[in-house]
Amino acid sequence: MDIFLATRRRRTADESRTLILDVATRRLREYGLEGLNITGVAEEAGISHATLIHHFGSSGGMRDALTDKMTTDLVADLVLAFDAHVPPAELAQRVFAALAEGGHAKLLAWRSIAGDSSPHDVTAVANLFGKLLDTTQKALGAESREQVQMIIYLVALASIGYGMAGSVLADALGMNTQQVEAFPEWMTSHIT
Amino acid sequence: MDIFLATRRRRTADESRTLILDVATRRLREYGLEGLNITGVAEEAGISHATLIHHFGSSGGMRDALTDKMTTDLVADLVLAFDAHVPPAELAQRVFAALAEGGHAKLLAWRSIAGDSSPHDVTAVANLFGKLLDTTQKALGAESREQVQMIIYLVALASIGYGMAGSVLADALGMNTQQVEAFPEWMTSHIT
DNA sequence: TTAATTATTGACATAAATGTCAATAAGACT
DNA sequence: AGTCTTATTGACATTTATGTCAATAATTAA
Repeated sequence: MDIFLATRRRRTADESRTLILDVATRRLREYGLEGLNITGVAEEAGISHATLIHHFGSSGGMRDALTDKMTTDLVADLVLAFDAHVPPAELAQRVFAALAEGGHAKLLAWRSIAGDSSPHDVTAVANLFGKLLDTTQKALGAESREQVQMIIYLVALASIGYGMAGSVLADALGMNTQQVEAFPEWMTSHIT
Repeated sequence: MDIFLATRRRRTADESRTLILDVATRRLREYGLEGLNITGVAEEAGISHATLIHHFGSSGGMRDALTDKMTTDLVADLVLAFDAHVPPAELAQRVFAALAEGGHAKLLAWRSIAGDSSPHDVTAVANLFGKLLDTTQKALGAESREQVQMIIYLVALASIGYGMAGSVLADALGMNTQQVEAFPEWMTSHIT
């Protein structure tokens, strides 16, 4: 008769938190908001749900931490895309790519559809866009500040819409893949 | 001692369904997806949750019916905005207004964030956009079909993004209310 | 080796949401 | 009036999600 003594894996608190948030991110992508219950996340992460509560306090705490992480990732991607030395047209394309990427669009959709419990900090994004405005304005030369704001506003809005409903809308308009892929360049070349 | 004999209100099935979906729509707007539980909807509608299940079969059935209704409303608004006799710039603004309106943007966000159980029919929207393409192309004269598709694609994407994150993004960019309000006209005058 | 910290967990408790069912009754029709 | 359809409901059952707690054990520090 075998006696099986189970051993526990003990991670640092940080390791556990990132493990959990990684699983939650994947589940959000795959199952939508319904995938963000602590029972399911814990099971998929291979831990007990009590452990999850220990690290995040509650189910809402986990979701808050996830939105924080996704926001941080979004800003990081924008920072990465941002380079003062590239021409504004390419800069616009990079911003487009960064915002349109599935996960970020999903974050914004979530924020828009969920009963927003806690208002979030947008100063990081605001600072970033401030720099973006300055650089673009300098690069475009004569354009007024308002003009630059409008341009970036348009690019950003289109990016978000693209990440959210781009493929569905392309279908409805009868556009093929090549056209959709050509869209970012077409847009930036038409509005700057 | 008073004896109170409760009387039931008996609606037609259609009346009950529309009553329930109206309440659900309001609750979606106010509380987000969490507001769409049959218990809460039934309570706010003044009926028992068993009645709600009777009419929609299940909780998911109610949500499916709601997305169907919202999609129908979206198409109806687009049809209303669509008038072959108005100049393309104003047409673009009408499409913008129809898509950017809160409820529709919320529908698209929901579709994007929820675990999409059932693929929905988009032929109605596709037909509508087909007519929109034809009319716009005719009005713009020399433009190629691809060009017209790109233009409408851009307007539609920006509209969706506007309905979803317009105010947040405007804040991040330091735009004031006047600028935001001027945006639709600015956009349509710059891309057509 | 010993002690201290704390991540981990199973068992339990609770709340909330969903679904089932048989009985009731409101309205339509004859 | 009587009959039929079916919308309506309360009570119950079930499932799921969330949260609590005391005990355990992995790791670190002394």
